[in-house]
Amino acid sequence: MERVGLTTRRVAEAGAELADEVGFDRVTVSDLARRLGVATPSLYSHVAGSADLRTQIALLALEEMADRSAEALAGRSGREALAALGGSYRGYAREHPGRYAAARLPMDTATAVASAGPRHAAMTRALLRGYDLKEPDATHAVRLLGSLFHGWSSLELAGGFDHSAPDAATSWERVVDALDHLLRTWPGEGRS
Amino acid sequence: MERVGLTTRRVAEAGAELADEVGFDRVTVSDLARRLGVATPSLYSHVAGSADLRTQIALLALEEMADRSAEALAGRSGREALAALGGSYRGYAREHPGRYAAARLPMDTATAVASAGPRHAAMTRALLRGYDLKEPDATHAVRLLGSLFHGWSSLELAGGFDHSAPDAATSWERVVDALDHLLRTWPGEGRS
DNA sequence: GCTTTTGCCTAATGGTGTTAGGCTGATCGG
DNA sequence: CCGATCAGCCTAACACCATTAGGCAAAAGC
Repeated sequence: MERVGLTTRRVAEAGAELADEVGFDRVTVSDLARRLGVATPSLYSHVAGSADLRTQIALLALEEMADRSAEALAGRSGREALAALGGSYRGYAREHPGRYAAARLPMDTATAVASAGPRHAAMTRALLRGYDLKEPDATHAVRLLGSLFHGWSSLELAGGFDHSAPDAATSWERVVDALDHLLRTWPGEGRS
Repeated sequence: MERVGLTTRRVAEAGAELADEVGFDRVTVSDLARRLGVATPSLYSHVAGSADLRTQIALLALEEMADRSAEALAGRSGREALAALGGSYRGYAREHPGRYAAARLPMDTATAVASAGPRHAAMTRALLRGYDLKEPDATHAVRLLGSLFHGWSSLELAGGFDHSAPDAATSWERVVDALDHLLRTWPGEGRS
């Protein structure tokens, strides 16, 4: 038979496209094989199965997001960096909903540390160097920003902001203002 | 045959338990039927299918979470209310991971407005009455809190905070402090 | 008591995930 | 250049899940 020249990477990329089109949770080995013009079992030479396929898509998405964030952050600091990092997540989620969902897939620790995940944490930490936070407050802030960026993209993607004014973009700008303000006036141990 | 006396509600409850045990995305009509001691097609008298089953579980979870939040909020305001509301999400996610995941299921607009979803938004808005926010800042703050609570629970559930100090509970307290501080000093239009 | 409804059943179909094993085009040592 | 090995693809086969159609008998209403 005609060899199509598949590889794990190519399969993951096709899977990512499929995820964006039909939703990550509807990605199916059969459907993917169909799109690649190949019989279903043929994919098993490249991915270990359905679970592995999803993981591969997730790893791809994490890489892409990290690259995108790094580019957005270049040369910026303070509020600009905050807007850039958050915006890169928002944009990625909007443009690639399936991949974005994939990036949230829980994976085992070994895979997670070898993924682009740590790069994301590192970038958030780097961003915080523009503010005056000592440990452990910096860690708290990393977690706060991570949660907020993820939660926001997730809710916006689900259409949670669609049916009330003001629009999501306007709110987003003001939220970035609020975060910038918060990081510059981070409260100490005693209630201020 | 012995009638088991199923109803849509009971099926949803059993589905919720199953979700907590095996994960929401692994809930299957067959498995649920097996647990209920009934043939698979029998469930189709009570739920319209796999998708509907998931929606029913989601609706149940949203109700439970709203009830829990309402109870936690009773008689509290300010930082206490903030900790109570966020804590109720955190606690629910920890105790009922499958149900929590279900609650994030996207649903069509009609179903969403008839769900307990609006109650959640109303409670967050009520909480903000303890702070001095005018529209549209109150809406921005509702969205910020919603995103943060959801994002935090989601990341904590996925184990995102497990492999670094300090522990999640400590960070959480400080994040509540930060949010309380932010809401009390919410920045105006001009950069402060 | 008889009818109607309804809760459950079995049978059957089609789709998905996965394993086993075979064929053939590509690749590489001589 | 040629044979051996390997890799990429295939078909066959099985188990499991979702869903529809149609039947039977317990429960509920007149």
